[in-house]
Amino acid sequence: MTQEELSKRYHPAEFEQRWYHFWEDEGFFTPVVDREIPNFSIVIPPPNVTGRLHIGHALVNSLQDILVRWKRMSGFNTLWLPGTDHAGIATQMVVERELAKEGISRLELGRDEFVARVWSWKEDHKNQIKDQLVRMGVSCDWSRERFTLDDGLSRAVRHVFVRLYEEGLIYRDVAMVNWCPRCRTAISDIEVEYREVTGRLYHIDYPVTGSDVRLTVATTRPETMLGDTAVAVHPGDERYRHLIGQTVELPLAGRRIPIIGDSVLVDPEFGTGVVKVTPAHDRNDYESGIRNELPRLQVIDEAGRMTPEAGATFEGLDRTEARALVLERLENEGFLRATHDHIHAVGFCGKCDAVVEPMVSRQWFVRIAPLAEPAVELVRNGTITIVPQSWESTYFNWMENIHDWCISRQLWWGHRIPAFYCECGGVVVSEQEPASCPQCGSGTLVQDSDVLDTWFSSALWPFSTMGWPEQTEDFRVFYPTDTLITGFDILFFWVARMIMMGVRFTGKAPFSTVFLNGLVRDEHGQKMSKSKGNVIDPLDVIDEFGADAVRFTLAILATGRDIPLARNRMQGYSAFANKIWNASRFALMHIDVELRDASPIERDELEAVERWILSRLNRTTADVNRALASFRFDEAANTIYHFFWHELCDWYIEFAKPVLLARHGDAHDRRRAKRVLLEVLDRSLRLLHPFMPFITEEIWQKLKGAHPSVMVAPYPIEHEILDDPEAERMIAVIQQMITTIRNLRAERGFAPKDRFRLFLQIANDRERRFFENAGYLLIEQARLDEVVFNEPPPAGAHRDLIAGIELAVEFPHKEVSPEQGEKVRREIEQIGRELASVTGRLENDEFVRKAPPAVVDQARQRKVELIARLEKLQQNL
RNA sequence: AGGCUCUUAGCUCAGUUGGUUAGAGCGCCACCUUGACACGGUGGAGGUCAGCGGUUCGAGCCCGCUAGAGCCUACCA
Repeated sequence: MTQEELSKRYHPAEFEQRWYHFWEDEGFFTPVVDREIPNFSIVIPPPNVTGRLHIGHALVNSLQDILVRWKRMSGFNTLWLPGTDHAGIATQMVVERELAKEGISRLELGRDEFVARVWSWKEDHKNQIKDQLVRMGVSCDWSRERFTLDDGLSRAVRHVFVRLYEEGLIYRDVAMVNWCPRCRTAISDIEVEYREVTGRLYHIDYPVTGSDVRLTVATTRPETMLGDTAVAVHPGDERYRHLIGQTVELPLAGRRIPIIGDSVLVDPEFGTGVVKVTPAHDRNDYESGIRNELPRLQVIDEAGRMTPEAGATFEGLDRTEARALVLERLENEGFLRATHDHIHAVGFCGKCDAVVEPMVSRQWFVRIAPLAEPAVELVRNGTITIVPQSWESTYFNWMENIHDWCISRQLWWGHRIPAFYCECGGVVVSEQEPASCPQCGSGTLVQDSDVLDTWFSSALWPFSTMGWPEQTEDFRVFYPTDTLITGFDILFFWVARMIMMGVRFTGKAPFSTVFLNGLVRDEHGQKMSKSKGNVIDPLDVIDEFGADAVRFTLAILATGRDIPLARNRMQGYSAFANKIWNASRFALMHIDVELRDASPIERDELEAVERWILSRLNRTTADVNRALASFRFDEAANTIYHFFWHELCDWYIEFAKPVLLARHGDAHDRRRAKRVLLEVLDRSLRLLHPFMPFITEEIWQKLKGAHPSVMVAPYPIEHEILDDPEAERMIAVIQQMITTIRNLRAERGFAPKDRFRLFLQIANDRERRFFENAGYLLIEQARLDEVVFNEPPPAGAHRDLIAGIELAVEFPHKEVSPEQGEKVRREIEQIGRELASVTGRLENDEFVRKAPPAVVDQARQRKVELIARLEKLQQNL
């Protein structure tokens, strides 16, 4: 008998990476390219190249890998395409910081040199991401790894830009955009994070020209008054309407500006009913400026400093410094009338957290409504399903109120906008740099210096990664992809835009299902952050608990929008891995792997416990497949967990021990038990593999299966023939009896070595034969002397009724303590209450008439059982 | 302001189309080193399912209201 044994203890670090390299070397991650076979494809949400992966990446990639491994084992030719995102602002900032350490600014370096530095930085760091994903065990096809700035993807970006431009869906215009003074670039609306802050509301007097009247305006941003070009009141406001057309003297600036009427801008009910108008620095004022043909005076520049237009006193000051000085001056000169606390929403840059400045500038935009409409339709008509479905309304809500998308960024790292300008004023938008200006023939064209929003290239990811716009084999076979798994936080940034671009350019939805996972938080639901010190680093916990335990934990928590992750959860599932290890170790000590090749197990030869465990496993298999098909990773993981630990380990292995250890049965029984155990272990490992790829491979290899790896073995599916409700029912009765006896033993303070006689009254011959046959299970598990059939139990034996079978346990010479008596009385009371409830229901005509017959029958049956049991228990008093 | 979601055991959460006695993990208590496992085994304690009202023969689940929490969207000075 040749048996490979597992090492005594479970040490995941000893084998996890070994198996990853085995899988990769064997080429298991790479699918064949064949349109005629069932394919399944998925693209990774590309992490930023700058990054170290955080626990959120661990979650999203674990879930994808579970899905992908499940599909692959289920017979699909499966592609999981990996890659990274160039992450414009983030990456540029990281490299700028590196340069700063050397005392160099990017401006000194120059654009070409700087971009070269970013590329070399990227080359140095790109493996960091892959290494971390490898530690997680993800089964990506690394031969197809992509980067958003690769040549092919860049070509797709230029192609899309040019086509949208030609179709009039991309335009360049001067408009008010969100500007980050720290990143020194425009950002899109959704990159601004609004937070409520307690600021101040300042009331400032503006004297009306040639009169003693002063108009009081209220503002949270007094420094912008330097750029005021009007004061507005509501035209219907009796207090002020007579002043429209007059002017005020703008304090500090000493300019004279008009008083205008603007019913859109001014709510007469709010504050003083007078609004200062700063068209260059406020979104509403900008609109008002256009309506009323007001000049725009830019007093804050790209860096957030005051311009010469703000006046010599303020020029060069930072916005916050300028605010303090403006207030000081207003106070001194008697214009500051009042100040009070005021809670309002302030926009912060999503990347660097600086306060965003509304700024008028010339930018490129995508006219988004025509793209949004078909994208809404795809979700509405079910072509794309969003899971959980509650996100659909959020999606619709946003898509139906969508604003044009500002796509130009004043950065150097990214896809340069393919627009070329000539001195003559001609603009050429084309994929390749034109040789000469089509208008004047000049050969000196200058390319737009801006780059595109990073999300513009991400929006093309599902098809640009497959070679589009070329009609490559990969594109034909693997596009559209099947499922997208990502965090709900990038539903608008990424998912919605992929749908819009996908349907516009390929005519197809880029995926059929979107699974939005929650956000990982700490065990108390708090956001993880460095400052709170509650961050869980995936590599740390993989080192501590093993990748399998981390993956399993994430899968089991994956339901809901918040995922409260606690170390002790991972510890718990690492204990589960340890359990798997030890149960397998036990199995390997007793089974012959050669039995694999023997003839198939004949169902008729099986004992009830064997039919029971196969039936339970079959039900588990069905449940797991069903759960995975509906993205219930938690349910799938829980189901396997429960089966493996609480059915296989707690019961079946214990049931099998007497036979395996030759305490019961003969060699034939032993051989059969070994084969069943092998079968159950094999199927369980395959079932578990998507969740815990490493430990299952390590063990499965010892089983010498026909396949080279568990990851390419077929995933178990339900076989109706294995269902055995009769065995399940009878073993459940056995379990219940064992539990009852153990319970009594514990309550009466007997030691495990104390043994008793059990008396069973079984009228039904078939049942009696079953119990005669399976009596050893009761003897072993409930630690009995013997089971006696159909003989009157001695007086004083504890009586009970389980599934219609009377049982009595004979306890040797022990008084029933008052607590035990109390316990029996409590149980009797409880049953009495339930009996009353069932009886009440059955006496209710309406219940009997209206409830489904099955429910009524059930109640009747229950009533009979309760009466019988009550009778038995009363004998114990 | 609008929209979405949540409130179930000490903690973190499940609970499928309304149907007996509401589950899991961790934590807690007692006992046990029994030939895979103390990262273990056996047994146990612990819940008026946020509150109120309604629909129903029957509500943790459906409807309404109240209280509390969170998230997203939005230009209110």
